[in-house]
Amino acid sequence: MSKATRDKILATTSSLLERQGYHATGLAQIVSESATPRGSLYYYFPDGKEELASEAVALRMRATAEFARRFLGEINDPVEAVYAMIMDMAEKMSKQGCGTGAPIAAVALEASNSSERIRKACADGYQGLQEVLAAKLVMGGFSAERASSLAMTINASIEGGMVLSRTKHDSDILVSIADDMKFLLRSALQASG
Amino acid sequence: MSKATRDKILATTSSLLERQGYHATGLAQIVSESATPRGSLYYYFPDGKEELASEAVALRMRATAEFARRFLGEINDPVEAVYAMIMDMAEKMSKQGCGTGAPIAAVALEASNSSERIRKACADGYQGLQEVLAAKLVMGGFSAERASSLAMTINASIEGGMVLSRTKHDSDILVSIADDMKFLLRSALQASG
DNA sequence: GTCTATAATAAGATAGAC
DNA sequence: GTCTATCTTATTATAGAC
Repeated sequence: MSKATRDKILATTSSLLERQGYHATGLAQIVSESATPRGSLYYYFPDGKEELASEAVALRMRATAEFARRFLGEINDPVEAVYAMIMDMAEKMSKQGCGTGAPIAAVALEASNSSERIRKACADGYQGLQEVLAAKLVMGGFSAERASSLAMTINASIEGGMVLSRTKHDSDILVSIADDMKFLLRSALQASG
Repeated sequence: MSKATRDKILATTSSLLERQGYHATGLAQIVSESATPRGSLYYYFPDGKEELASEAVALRMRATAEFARRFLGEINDPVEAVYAMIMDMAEKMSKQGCGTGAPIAAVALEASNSSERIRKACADGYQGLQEVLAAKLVMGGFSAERASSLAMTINASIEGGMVLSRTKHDSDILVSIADDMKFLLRSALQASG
C-alpha cells in the first residue's frame, strides 16, 4: 500500500535530476527531500541509483510526451499548435527563473558514455516525444518521412533552446525558437503543397 | 616554463568534461589522464575544481568559436557555409562513435543552478559562438536583428541535436538538422529580400 | 614547481534487526 | 516495509617538505 512512497521517491528524483543532473544528485538528498523512509529506497529500487534514475527518466518523459499529445490536440493547425507549445514552455521556464527545463538532458549527456541502462531510458523518452510531434505534423499534411525529420529538428531546437536559456538565464531564446519553428513549418508546408 | 603542464591539464579537463560532465569528472582522473605532476593542479588553479572547469570551458568555447569563424570564412554563401559546418560536426561525431559533441552542454546544465562562475563561463562561450554565426549571416544579407535571432536558433538546434545524437547513438540527426537549417535560412532570405 | 601525506567529508551500497 | 549501523571507496582540498 506504499505506492505513495515509491511515487514520491520518483517525483523527487525526477525534479533533482532536472536541476542538478545525475552525479550531483545524492541518494541522501533524494530521501531527505522526498520525506520518505530511509529504508525504502533500496526496497523499491534494488539496483540502486542506476535503476532509480532510469525509472525516473522514463516516467518523466512519458509524462512529457502525454502532455505534448494533449496540448497539441487542443489546437487544430499543427503549425500553430507547435508554436503554442514552445511558447508555453518558454512561459513556464520564465516563471521558474530559468532553473528548470530540459528535464533529462543533463542525465542523458552524463550517462551516454557510462550507463547503457540510463542512456536507453533517455533515448526511448526522446523517441516517444518525437513521435507525438511527428504524428501531429502528419495531420497537417506532411508526409510521414518529412514529419519525422521535422519533429527531430523541433525536438532538438527545443532541447538546445532550454540548455541556452538555463545557461544565459534568458527564456526569450525559446520565444525566438518558437518563431523560427513556426516559420520553418509554414515554409516547408508551402514547398510540399 | 611549465606552460605545457597547465595546458595539458586544461586540455584533459576539457575532454573529460565533454564526455562525462562536471561532477563525474574527478581531479584524480584529470591528473592521471593528463600525465601531469600531482602537485601542479592547485598551483595553477588555486581555487580548485571550479576555477579549472571555468577556464577549461572558456578555452574550449573560444576555440570552438574560432574554428567556426575560419570554417564559415571559407565558403562565401552563408547558407551553404552554415550547412557545411553542421555536416562537418555530424561527420566528426560519427567518427567518434557519438561519444562526444556538445562540449560544454553537460557542464552548463549541471552548473547553471550551483556555480555562478561556471555558469557565466558557459554563457559567455555560447554568446561568442552565436556572434560568429550572426556575423556570417549579416554578410549574407540578413538584418542584424534577424541574423541574431537566427543564429540563436541555429546554435540551439546544433546543441540539442548533439544531445539527441549522443543519446540515441545516431549522428544522422545532425544531418537532418543541417538540411532543415539550410531550408530555414533560404526561406528567411527569400522572405526578407 | 612539485612532492607526499592527510584531513574532512560524502558517496553508493549492504547486513541484519524489527 | 522500514530502520540503523557500517563497509568501502571516492571525493575536494590543505599542509608542509623539498
